[in-house]
Amino acid sequence: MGASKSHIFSIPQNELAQAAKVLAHPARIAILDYISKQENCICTDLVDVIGLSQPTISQHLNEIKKIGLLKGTFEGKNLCYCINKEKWSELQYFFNSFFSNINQNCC
Amino acid sequence: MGASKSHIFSIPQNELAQAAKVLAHPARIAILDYISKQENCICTDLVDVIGLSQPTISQHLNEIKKIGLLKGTFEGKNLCYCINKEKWSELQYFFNSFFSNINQNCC
DNA sequence: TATTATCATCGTAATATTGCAATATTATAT
DNA sequence: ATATAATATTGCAATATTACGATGATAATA
Repeated sequence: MGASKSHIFSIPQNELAQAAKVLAHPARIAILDYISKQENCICTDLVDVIGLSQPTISQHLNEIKKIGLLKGTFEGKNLCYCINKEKWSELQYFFNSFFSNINQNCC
Repeated sequence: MGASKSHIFSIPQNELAQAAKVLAHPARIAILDYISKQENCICTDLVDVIGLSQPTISQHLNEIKKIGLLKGTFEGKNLCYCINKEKWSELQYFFNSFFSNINQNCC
């Protein structure tokens, strides 16, 4: 085994889990913290700021890109990543909905 | 390697990442979805509802328990887990703060 | 006490993640 | 065109996660 049985869960459950997975590493939280406070961003900055190697940062950035949380120019030298605010807001809403959805009579 | 270099990140970054890790599996989302809608809960229900084996459900519950998201009686027959509302609200606030913390001038 | 039901733990296999060195690619400057 | 700087990709080792069968522990009930 080892692989998640994602097919037995609903699409919203899988989507929230997948978004959470991107946030499930402190390096990616730190990257998002940093980028969300900048006007723009280049990867070299991140290597210095975060303290992981360039390939590792690049990998983490890729995970973040995959769910559409970043937009900008993704090719060539001196990249400019920014937060994709639409996706950012969507995730904020998803997480907030998840946490709001609780039976107040429980226990 | 393979292990996260958590020591190079801040405590809040690690805490948010750890919370996100708990949410980073659709089974745990499904479990929390279910429990948060019940007055109380026993594990047998979950095995039927979720569709994973009893040991696997038990493991997932343990991950959720570890960060204090559940309270109740944890020993013996006919357990009664409930959401720990204080921790639940705390996580809701943490995630919301993270997403609110964005430079509106970016890009 | 013996049985049964319920949940936890152990052991293990399969897969995923993390991290980096080495290397490749890309864009720009000279 | 060549050199340089910035980022991506590859390959691999170490570790973590996911899942479940087998087994163990506990508590209620016959």
